[in-house]
Parts: sequence; structure tokens; C-alpha cells
Amino acid sequence: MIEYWPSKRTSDSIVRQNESLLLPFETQRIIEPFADGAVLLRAEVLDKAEGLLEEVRAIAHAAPFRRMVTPGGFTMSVAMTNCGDTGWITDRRGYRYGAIDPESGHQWPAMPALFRAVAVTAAERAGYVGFEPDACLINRYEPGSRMSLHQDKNERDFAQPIVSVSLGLLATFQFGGATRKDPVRKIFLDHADVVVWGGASRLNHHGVLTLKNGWHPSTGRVRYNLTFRKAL
DNA sequence: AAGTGTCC
DNA sequence: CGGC
Repeated sequence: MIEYWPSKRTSDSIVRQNESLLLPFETQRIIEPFADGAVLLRAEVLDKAEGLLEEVRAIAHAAPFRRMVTPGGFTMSVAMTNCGDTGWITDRRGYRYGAIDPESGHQWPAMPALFRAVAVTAAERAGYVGFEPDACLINRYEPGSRMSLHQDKNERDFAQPIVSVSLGLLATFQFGGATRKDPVRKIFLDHADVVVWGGASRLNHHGVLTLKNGWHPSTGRVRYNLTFRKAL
């Protein structure tokens, strides 16, 4: 049973609800603020998605995706790798950033110029000028993978935003508040969507519901998420 | 230390 | 869905 989505890149209803936020018509992209300091950029990297995916393949060749273990001893359902000066890792000892891939003993692959450009541009469009990511965590979700509600708080400077790029299968992103029990907003993230959060929402809890089965022409049975941070 | 959990 |  093969399903195909998205059949339509942006829904008419979303366009109608956000008329005042529409960018110049030819881009067909939408800026949608959804929390204090948080912005959804629909279809932001549609023209760069194939290039980004090529880079993901090259990075995964040097630093293969692996399912890390949490300090509690649970293996995560999402497979991860990193590029940049430093990378986010977890094992029985804890969560942290490190310049060395523990699997290989080598540095993480360098952050491709296209990655940096996409992250910086998206941050700017969301209102964060001067963002200089030094880390990109790459998450690979397959059907059944999920990420429970958490905060990104291993970075040093919470004045720097988080930029999240979605590629491939549709996911339901949950964006909550300062505490884990704050209500969450559900946001459907499609291929080439970008989410940026910072400011008052920098430490908000967020997560991804269990990925549904599906097939995407660019990625197959997979969703990739590129999460750019300034960690150091 | 661990709530980024194929949790329970 | 809430709690640890």
C-alpha cells in the first residue's frame, strides 16, 4: 500500500487565512507567526530541497545516521547525525555538544554552504538578524518514529534562535510552552517548510507525533529534519 | 541529572 | 493524556 502526499503543496485554506501575510505572489510562500517569537515559513526552501538532500546524503556517508541512547537507557526511534563545528549527542552519560563523532572518532562533516545560507536566510526572514549556526543536527524519521516533548537547552546562548527545516514526509509538529504541561499547538510540517523560534519562545517545549506511513517522491519513506543551532 | 522516552 |  503506497500513499502519496502532498498532492497539493499549500492548502487553499491556509492561503486564505493568511492573505495579509502573503509574500510576493510569484514565490507562493507564506509567513505564519504562530507563537511569540516563532514563525512558520511555508515552502521556504522548495527550490533548494534537492540540493539540501544531496548534502544530507554526503554527510550521512561520512557520519552515518545512528539511533542514540538517552541517559535513561532508551534507544531513540529517530536516527541522527550532525554537521558543523559541533554536534548534539546523547548517550548514557548525558546530552551534550561535541566536536567529535563518537562513532568514528573524527570531526563531524563541515556544514555545507547551502545549509548555512538556508538557515541564515530563514532566520532573517523570521526577524533574527545575525544568526550564525555552528551546528546542524540532522534527524531521520521513518514511519513509527517520534520525538517526545522537550526543550532545546544544551546551547549556551538562548538569545540565538532555532531554525528547523523539514524535508520529505509530512509530520505533525507540536509546539508548547515554557513548561511541559502547557497546551501544545499542532502544526503540520510539509516538505520544504521551515520553522524558526527564538525570543520569548526559545525554550518552549516541542516534539513530533509518531510519523504516519507514506511515500514522498524526494525522500521515499523518510522525513529529514535539519535543526540549526548556535551551540557554542 | 536526564522527560530528545520503538516511555507506560 | 498525564506522569515519572
